[in-house]
Amino acid sequence: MQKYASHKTVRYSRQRERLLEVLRSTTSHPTASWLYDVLKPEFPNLSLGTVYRNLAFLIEQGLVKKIDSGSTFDRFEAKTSLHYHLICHECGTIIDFEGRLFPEIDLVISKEADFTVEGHRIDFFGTCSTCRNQNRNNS
Amino acid sequence: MQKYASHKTVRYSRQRERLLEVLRSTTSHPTASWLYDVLKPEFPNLSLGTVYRNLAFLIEQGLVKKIDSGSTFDRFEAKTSLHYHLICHECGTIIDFEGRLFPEIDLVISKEADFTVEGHRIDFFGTCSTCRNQNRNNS
DNA sequence: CTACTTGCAAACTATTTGCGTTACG
DNA sequence: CGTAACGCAAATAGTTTGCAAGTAG
Repeated sequence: MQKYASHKTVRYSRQRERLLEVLRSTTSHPTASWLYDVLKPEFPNLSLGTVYRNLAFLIEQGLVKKIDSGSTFDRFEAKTSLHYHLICHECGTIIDFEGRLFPEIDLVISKEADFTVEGHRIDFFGTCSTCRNQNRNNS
Repeated sequence: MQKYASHKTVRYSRQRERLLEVLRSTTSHPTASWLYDVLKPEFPNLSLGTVYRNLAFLIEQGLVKKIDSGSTFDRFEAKTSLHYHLICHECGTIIDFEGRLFPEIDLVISKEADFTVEGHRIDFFGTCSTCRNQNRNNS
């Protein structure tokens, strides 16, 4: 959507730096409010607005990705390497799956459809092992 | 999430029937408000609440799927056959791509990860041909 | 000093829900 | 008739935004 790069100079802020650090140090695909809760003790005046603004900024920089988990709220991740998501529809957990199933998938689509593919996402829906075992015990 | 089937008797309604018909007769992956606008002339008292309630109902019946297009609003489709989505990040259009690239993909994941896969979605992001041509003409 | 970033609170918007009414079976 | 589904309007909730104050460079 954004066609022309803005000429704003990027300025350092401790909030933004820590946000990215926290996001990079977890595999839990956090929500905005989880990040807020985690950083709040460190920045007593932190506001959710700042969290959202920095997430938007980091997404624009390509350092963070927004994940749609099917819920009403967004999740975020700082992992840049290619991977897929296993989304448990019982507990909402998202598990990363490393591995490139079909390396040339973007090229195949670009060629077959009249569409310039720049990226893709593959999400699997189902039941994680924890929930599966719980179901077994409850029946 | 819903563990036990409810014993409610499903009752016919013209609004619901027409909603599904409209959804089936288009390839445009409509939003709730688009469906509302289309049906409003036919049902002058139609409310968005009814549209949303029926969409939720039809989703539960497995007749309709909710699509996350990366926007702030949801899109819906009544197509049940397996297909992928090509999502243009310039105009927001969603194009269906028929074709099963990797038939056993669910099984592969189920086996490699400790996760019971029940389905998946594959979305490609990029630029549709219309936007690509427009960009060419504007530069 | 300049202007980017923050904190706060109000605004926004897609979606959901409570409740009284309509109408299917 | 009983109750599912509707219409209306208010509520919800995640996210965005305007503005004054703080702060990096």
